[in-house]
Amino acid sequence: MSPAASSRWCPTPEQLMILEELYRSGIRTPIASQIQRITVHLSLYGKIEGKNVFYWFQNHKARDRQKLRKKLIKQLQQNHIYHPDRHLQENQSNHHHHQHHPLPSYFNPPASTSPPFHPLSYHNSPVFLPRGGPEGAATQMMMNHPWKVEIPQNVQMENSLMRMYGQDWMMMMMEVGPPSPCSSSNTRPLETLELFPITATNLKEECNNNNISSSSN
Amino acid sequence: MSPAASSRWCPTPEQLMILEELYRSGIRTPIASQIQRITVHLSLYGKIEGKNVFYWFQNHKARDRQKLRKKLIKQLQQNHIYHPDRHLQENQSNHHHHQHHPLPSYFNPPASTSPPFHPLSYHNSPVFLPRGGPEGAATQMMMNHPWKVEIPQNVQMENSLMRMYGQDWMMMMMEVGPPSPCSSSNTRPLETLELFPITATNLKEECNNNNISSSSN
DNA sequence: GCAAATTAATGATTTATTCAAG
DNA sequence: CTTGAATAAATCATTAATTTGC
Repeated sequence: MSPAASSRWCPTPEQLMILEELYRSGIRTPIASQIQRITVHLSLYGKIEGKNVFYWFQNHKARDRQKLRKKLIKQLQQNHIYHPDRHLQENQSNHHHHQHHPLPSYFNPPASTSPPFHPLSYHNSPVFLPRGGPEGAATQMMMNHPWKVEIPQNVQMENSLMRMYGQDWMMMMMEVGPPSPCSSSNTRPLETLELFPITATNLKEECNNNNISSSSN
Repeated sequence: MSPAASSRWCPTPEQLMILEELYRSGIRTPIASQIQRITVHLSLYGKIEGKNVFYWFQNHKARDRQKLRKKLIKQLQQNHIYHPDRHLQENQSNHHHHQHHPLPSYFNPPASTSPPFHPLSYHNSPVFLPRGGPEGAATQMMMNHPWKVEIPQNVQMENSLMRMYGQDWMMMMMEVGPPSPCSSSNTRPLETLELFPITATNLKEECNNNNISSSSN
């Protein structure tokens, strides 16, 4: 029986061990020269091509992340204490708050309010220092509208409300009247959104590595 | 090391999830008051400013449209004529040319070298015939480096060396020499890799992934 | 025991984001 | 605003584990 061609690469145990070792050592996205070298070495243990190595790292990294993601989400949900109970959907209708005019003050930093921030420790985010200048570079898009607004201090209050109501607050943002001069009687009933899909297509986690010597693996 | 300032806003996963949810819920061009509220709420999960929200919706909407356009065009073309050829990804306009990506050499089969193969008998492995065609399919990832490599025959020798030195050879893969065109004379002295794990600080490229704050989402 | 039927893993592709240059 | 490059996310597809009926 001709073993015939397998449609895809099947790593031998040795190859796998080595790849994992490299991964544990910190390699995540090997550059071409690394892929080349790795491929050459691994070819000692079985047929292999550079793309296999490339894909392997891509997949391994991605699936590693995926795992972490799931864990994080779990944690998030716990932190956020939310009850899948009633998701408001009563307001919405057509009573508009006195949605008043546009106030692009949102180009200002959120006042001085320094909320407790993210529930999870996130390796990213912490600082966010605007690189000084380019801030204004943020461009020509609108920037030149006459609106001028300040974020009210009472945001703090809203803040707490948010926590209380869990995610229902999203509705609050949506009821906002006609974003512009149209759609007043639009067809879109603003279907109830399903809160938090958890599908979370992204979460950054990982970065990880560098723990090279963590040995334990 | 100080994550330092990122020159731009890096949405945390939570922020992103919420923004996407709002988008899915119908918000496309939030007015100032909405932006303000959203900003306030999102600031719970990390630093954020109104402009970030503004830009996010701008971009997301634009790219969404773009996406749909492309898909439609694709479908239309497929319906009318169907070539097994590769899917075009560009047309619509008339004056750009997208050249196909040359795929990096490691996507090519390792020359003809057929090494002595795996020492262990494994249920899988035996032949590994590339399925011929789809080979080229792997594409746009990065692949456009001019490198071209063949698996040298002398791997055999290396092989023995590897055995002698145990895993030290792994270091070789990690040192990552100057990948190729770039990095010449730059500020990066390409520090001599300190061998192996420990310190991990070298592993440059690999960890590369946007580490931490560079966001990915 | 052993295969057909299912399911779990994971290799390979495709699609979407992100970022930096024009 | 546009576009190329790089990468990550999502998805497709095949292989190997496993379950199940005989």
